[in-house]
Amino acid sequence: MSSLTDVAKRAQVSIATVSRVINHSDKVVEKTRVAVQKAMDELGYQPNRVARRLRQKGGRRHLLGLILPDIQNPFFAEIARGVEDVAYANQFAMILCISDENPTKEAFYLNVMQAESVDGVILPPIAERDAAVLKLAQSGMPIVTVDRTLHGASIDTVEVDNFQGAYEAVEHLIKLGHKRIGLIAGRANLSTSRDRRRGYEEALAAAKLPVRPEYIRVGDNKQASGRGLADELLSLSPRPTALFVSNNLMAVGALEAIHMKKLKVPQEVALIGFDDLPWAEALDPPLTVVRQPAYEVGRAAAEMLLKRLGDRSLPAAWLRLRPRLIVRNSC
Amino acid sequence: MSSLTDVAKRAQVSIATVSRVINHSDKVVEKTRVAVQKAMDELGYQPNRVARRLRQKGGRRHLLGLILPDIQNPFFAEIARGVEDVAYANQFAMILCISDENPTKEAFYLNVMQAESVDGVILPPIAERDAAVLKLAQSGMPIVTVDRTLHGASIDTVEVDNFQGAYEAVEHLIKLGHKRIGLIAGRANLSTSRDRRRGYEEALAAAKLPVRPEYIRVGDNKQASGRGLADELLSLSPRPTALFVSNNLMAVGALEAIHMKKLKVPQEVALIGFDDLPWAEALDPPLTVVRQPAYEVGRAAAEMLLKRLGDRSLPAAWLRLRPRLIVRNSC
DNA sequence: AAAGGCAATGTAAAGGTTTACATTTTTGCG
DNA sequence: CGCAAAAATGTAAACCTTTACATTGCCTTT
Repeated sequence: MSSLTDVAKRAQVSIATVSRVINHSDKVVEKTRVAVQKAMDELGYQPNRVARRLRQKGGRRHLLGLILPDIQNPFFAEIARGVEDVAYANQFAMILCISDENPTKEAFYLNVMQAESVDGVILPPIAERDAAVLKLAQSGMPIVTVDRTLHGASIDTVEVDNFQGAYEAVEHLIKLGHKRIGLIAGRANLSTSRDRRRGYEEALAAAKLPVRPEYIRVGDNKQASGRGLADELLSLSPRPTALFVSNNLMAVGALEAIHMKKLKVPQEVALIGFDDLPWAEALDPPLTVVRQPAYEVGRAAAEMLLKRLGDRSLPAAWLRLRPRLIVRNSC
Repeated sequence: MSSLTDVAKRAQVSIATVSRVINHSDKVVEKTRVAVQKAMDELGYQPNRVARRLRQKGGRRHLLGLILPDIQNPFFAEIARGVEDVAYANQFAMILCISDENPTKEAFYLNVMQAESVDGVILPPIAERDAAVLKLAQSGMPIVTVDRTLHGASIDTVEVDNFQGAYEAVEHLIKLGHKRIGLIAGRANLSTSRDRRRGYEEALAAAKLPVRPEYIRVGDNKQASGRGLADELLSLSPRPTALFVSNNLMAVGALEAIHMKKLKVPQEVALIGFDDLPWAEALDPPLTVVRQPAYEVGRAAAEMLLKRLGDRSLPAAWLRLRPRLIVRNSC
């Protein structure tokens, strides 16, 4: 790897001039610019991003961090895709870490972000009160929370109207005549879980239907827990005639449980999941879902972060995107 | 952010001593070690990974790069998971980039890897002859190719026995009595596509069945192309009675096409896909697949990389894992 | 008690940039 | 042509580590 010094020698200029050429500073006359460019090309020079980042003040280090709870969840993968597209378009590289919904791991990676001097971090916080994230934010690191919101600080946020999505889904079930609607809710300390649950409850209330605690189970957003909890709910009598499942993986799990019990969907039990899946059409039956615009969430978050890097003094932005009910054949 | 200097001042020692404490060098007496540790705790000191990486020679920078063609493909997501687990266990951070099967993007990210001074890179090369990857390898960067193999250099590799997997799948179809078996193959310049195709052809040949070019279509590994090509194949007459699809997303696409044509699976057309899916059970019908041990691939690759960082002079390692046919209801 | 040896600690350079400030070159104008 | 101002370029410090080498201080040995 050749360095600034090598280029400078070859072009017979000082390293400052080379640096200026690289950074498209205007203060360099055409002739030298060309000479330096030539030297760089001949040497195949690539600026060392590490050295650059060490020196450079925040905002222009061209590196952002993304911490996701689970890369195998298509919802988060889609967010990653959105972030990446914006990052790439702006010549940013992205450090992606997987927190596994594990506070220790999240804390470790937040430290890495700081120690790596990333320009900013995008993440869905692992809990509504997430001290580690708050601490990092306090230290001045630009942070954008996505999907889930954070309590206790005003931070740039992109979220989806979870209440609305859940409300519409349950309302749809009610319109179809369902009166006993089960809920498989997500992890309790997440804003999304709370909002979706509220949507469920209020939709029932609006239709003057009772909210029965025995029809509500709380899962951990994993497929296995969806399977187990759906199995429990469907073993009750009277059995719920419909299930609203608060996340995509648990919805797939619920579907598996339904198949194992050999129940007919939607005749014997209807099902609506939260989050779309690229293969929702190919499921048995094609799954009705509340589709979150995950790609847009990622895009918007990345754009929000870039905007903040441009001007730290901006007030905290808050974007709430609308989900959409996609009716297929599971209800 | 406090620095070495701050800690040194507070502990009344030199920065060298602090550095030695951090790096667990033995040359520091217990009393000072404790004092330094105290100062670090009080200041909440975190070593600056950037500065450290700038100074440190290769192999101990605790950063590795992973470049994946498509993070939304569950197969690659699972690989990422395997890599991440090993990385985390060894206190490595991981830069994940998405090449989108796009050579320009891949080249860009390979440059980033070099410019970021990562210790090594794990990736499935975008093509069998991938000049950009070869160049980086030549420059001395430790590289482990996964899934797909690379032509023209001896590089650490973890792959799956694609030939074997495809052979078994097609053999299985033949045993079930199928004589007209269609193939939806993957992108032509990938080793995986070639090997799987060869498995298909040889399994047919072994059963003395003809390899008919009109039953073979080449896709781009995306869902849409699987759908389109399956549609084409199923419009032929005589129509193939079984399809072997060379990747997971295309298999889902094929399933969609089959549903659209209202064909019964497996009675009217049987289907086997390559790569398992976490929700394969919930598909209509549950999909028979050749399961690749993707998580293991990731793990093994990361371990291989770490081993190489420990000793650069090791001969190139080559690991070939076995896939497994998982029979469900689609054939 | 002096000298030698060894362990602990300190000093300073190096790694590749960016950038404030200093210096040189060019330009414009009388 | 000469001078001032502006533009271009250069010098050196700073960013935060690690580490080779130098120094200090203590213990052992004779």
